[in-house]
Amino acid sequence: MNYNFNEIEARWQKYWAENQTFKAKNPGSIPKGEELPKYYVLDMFPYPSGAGLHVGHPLGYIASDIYARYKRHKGFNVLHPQGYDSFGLPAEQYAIQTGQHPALTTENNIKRYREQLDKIGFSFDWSREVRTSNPDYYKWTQWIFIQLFESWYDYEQDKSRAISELEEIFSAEGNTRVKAACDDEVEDFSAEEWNAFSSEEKQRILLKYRLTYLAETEVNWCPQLGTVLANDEIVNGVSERGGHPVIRKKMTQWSMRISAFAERLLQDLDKIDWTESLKESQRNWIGKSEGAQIKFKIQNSKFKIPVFSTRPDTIFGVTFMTLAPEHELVQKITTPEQKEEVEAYIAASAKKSERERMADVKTISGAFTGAYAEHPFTKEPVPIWIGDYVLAGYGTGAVMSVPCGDQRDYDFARHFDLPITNIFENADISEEAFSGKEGTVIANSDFLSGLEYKEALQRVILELEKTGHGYGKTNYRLRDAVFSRQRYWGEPFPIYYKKGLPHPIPTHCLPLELPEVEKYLPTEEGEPPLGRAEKWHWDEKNEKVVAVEDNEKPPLGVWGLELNTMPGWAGSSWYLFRYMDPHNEETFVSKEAQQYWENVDLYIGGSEHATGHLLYSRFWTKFLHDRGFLSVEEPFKKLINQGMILGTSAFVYRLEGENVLLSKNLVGKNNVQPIHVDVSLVNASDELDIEGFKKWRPEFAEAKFVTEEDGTYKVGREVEKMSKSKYNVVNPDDICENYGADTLRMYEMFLGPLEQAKPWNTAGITGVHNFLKKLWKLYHSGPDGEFLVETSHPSGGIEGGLKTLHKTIKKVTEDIENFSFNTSVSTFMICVNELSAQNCNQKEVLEPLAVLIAPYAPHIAEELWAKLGHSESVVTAAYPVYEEKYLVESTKNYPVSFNGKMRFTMELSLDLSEEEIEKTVLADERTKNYLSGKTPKKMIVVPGKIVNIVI
RNA sequence: GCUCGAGUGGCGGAAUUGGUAGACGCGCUGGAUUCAAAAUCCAGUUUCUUCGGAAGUGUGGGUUCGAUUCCCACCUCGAGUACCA
Repeated sequence: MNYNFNEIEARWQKYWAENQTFKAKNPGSIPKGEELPKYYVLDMFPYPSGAGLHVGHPLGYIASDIYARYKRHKGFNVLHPQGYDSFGLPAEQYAIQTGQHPALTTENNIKRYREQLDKIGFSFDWSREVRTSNPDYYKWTQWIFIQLFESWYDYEQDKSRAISELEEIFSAEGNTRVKAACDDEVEDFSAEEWNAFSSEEKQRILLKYRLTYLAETEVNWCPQLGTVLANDEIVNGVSERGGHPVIRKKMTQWSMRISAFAERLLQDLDKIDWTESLKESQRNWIGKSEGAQIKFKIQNSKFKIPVFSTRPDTIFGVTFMTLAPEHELVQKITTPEQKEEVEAYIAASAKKSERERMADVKTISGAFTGAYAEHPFTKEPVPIWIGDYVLAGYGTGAVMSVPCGDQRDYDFARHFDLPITNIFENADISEEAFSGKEGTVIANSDFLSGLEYKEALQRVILELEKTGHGYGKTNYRLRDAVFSRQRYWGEPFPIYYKKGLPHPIPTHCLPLELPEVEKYLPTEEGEPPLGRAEKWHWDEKNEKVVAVEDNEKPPLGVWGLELNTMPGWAGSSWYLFRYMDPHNEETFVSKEAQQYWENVDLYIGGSEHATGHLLYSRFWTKFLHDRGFLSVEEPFKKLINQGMILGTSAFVYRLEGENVLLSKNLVGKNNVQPIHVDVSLVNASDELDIEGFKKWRPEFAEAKFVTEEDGTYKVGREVEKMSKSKYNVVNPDDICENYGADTLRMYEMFLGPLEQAKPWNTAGITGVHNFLKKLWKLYHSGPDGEFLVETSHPSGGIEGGLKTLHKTIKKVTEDIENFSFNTSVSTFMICVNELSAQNCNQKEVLEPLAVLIAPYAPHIAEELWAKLGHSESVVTAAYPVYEEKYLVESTKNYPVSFNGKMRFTMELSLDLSEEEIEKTVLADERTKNYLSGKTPKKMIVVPGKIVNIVI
């Protein structure tokens, strides 16, 4: 009987589906006395793209599946769900091109994904599947949005609170004592003033405090996509998707006040088990810097310029100030004589795209405004310049320039011949600025002279606060996140506009379903696609969506709904909680279910989400925690980033301008153009199937193929990202068909460390496949290869097998705990080789082995488990525990060396003490020979390891 | 530039509280089986070698009886980030 993986795998997949083997139990449905500790293993859910899965996609899923299955064997109630992040741009773009509804294409893609995933034998609990584009799901995304709308951030208590509580505070004491995250330009008002405001005025003010608010923001506008992009959706100045250019544009947008959470997002990184590199990129992204905010008064003017500096101790080194060209005060302070120059400069830098400005770091440019500020301490005039090395978006958009201490200020001063004052003791600033901190002594600085950096820092902040010129401040790079997208295929905002003010629709009316539109493009007036929806007004009284004709004025009580939709990260920021209670219609997750499952114990996914999804998800979790909806403050306890599996592309080389293709080794110095070849047309020895190639690319049907001496045409190879357009995609279905899902799973793990990027190479798969065949043979040792496992064993015939088994249990268990799945596959191979060599087919050995191997190769394990006479699935079998007694070795080869030089090895008993080992070694003939009568100065003995003799 | 990570055979990679470097797999070589092939099994496979050995984990130093592992400097590659005041 051969190892017929196709038949076995299909049969067991059917069994698992029919028996709902992997269904996780929620607390209510767990019988008394059967409670198990919980464990939640989650994958980053996929966006179902039209291209289907390639072998790179399942890598993380296989790893998490191994861990989930392992935890089940270990006696945990495991939640291991899967779903789809099904809102997104590709489906929409496809819809624009073909007119097909994105819901339809998404549905088809999901079907295909599911088929592919099922073939690999994952232990997902599909009864909990979520789709972000499903109204039952996005109902709660909208609900959370409303909660954010109804909340504000209190720095005093350091948490989000209900907006109604803020209203109470305002009406009792005004806003002067409230420490809230809000727009900078909110003006102070008293309780009396507040109570006298009209309700519209009140709403207008409250909007500035809400955790999601409308603001006129300069956004990244992509004309081709017709939408706004977040900073992290832009790579190198072009859109991440499509690579279209991006320009700056002012728009009214919904924003998320994530900046209020900056400090907590930073501090709590210490509480979670993520890789240091990932934490580091979040720290960088949050970008905390401590310093002082200092106000500079402008001479002969009522204006003041606030600046932020991390080095307020260098304030006496200020010789000029620089504002970003976009700074709002520039227009107001520029003197008539300088107006022309300044405006020319502003126009020039506005023309430069963000990209050009970034690329052009070296060029120093700027203009003098003609205005002077007053130094807060010396009262000396400080000339005010503008320069595009100062960014409008960071800090206050203005800096106090200290050329002696900052290289950019130094370069700027040199370029425009501005004075440079040295305020550091013993620092040479003739060539470049001095940026040393620790131990630096300040000089030439009035009350700061003679103080060390740290002392000066404290002193100057004290002095600034005393004189009212400034205060100590912490600045963050983290910006509020723009939350509006001018797209169709996303969650509609549950918001309508009444007299220009946003109002949430009542939560009992949710979901606000995505309306139908004829086209998925923005309207002719430049409104988002939802502007095309016929029924897209809110009837306040009847609480329903109604249609209003284009040229008609809406009737009384009917208001226009928000036309934007939410970004991709809205649905993915909280999905982990929905899996806990996916069918609940009363709430997004019941308290009971959430408190049982808490949060994700193990999260596996790509590191590309470091500053997007993973940060937003932490933000929403903290918010929902503050408002009492969640018991946890962090979504993911432990996080592992799986590395990408790369493709190995193949190339043919076309002689420039001719229809001649040269084999790889004949290219030499010829001018050739490499052309991608579909990898399925190339065999393991890099030989091209020429006829197949001609059929595939008919334009080369007449081409001349110049082959190697042996008559073969060899292709060139290169490792690249796996992608359809590079024709290097390897499909997991084909691998499952030819080798089986178990082979695929083990081979993906065997390729290398989980977190490392590695190229796919189908050729190596035979090693793993042979291993599984050998494993099969261990259990099928009957005369004609039929199933045969000894239930009893001849005397003395099992000792070796048990040793091998327990060694394997120990190593594999350790490897799984450390996520070193690659080495555990090697351990299995050694185990099976040793058992084969010992002809060991006793049940005591093979039965635990089947359980041990089940997380990696679940189908074959189930088959063997059933043949061993078990009626229950192997999934519920207890994980074997190793016994020390089988691991003890009685003797070991000790390397014996003299003065560090290895000379020979000795077989020594492990029971011996250090002294006994010394004696035995010294008594050995070879030692005596080497010492030739001399007494060793010192002997180093490490029991079980080495003996070193120093002469 | 800064931050983090990594450099080991023809290839993927293994080994770190410092202790026989190259496990395991691929590939390759030889053999068995076969009319032949596939499949399977067995043996070998870091390099050099005068067959005694010697060298060897990116380079150069250091600590140590002993370093792939620890320390210093440099080189290369990868990831993230970028005029952050």
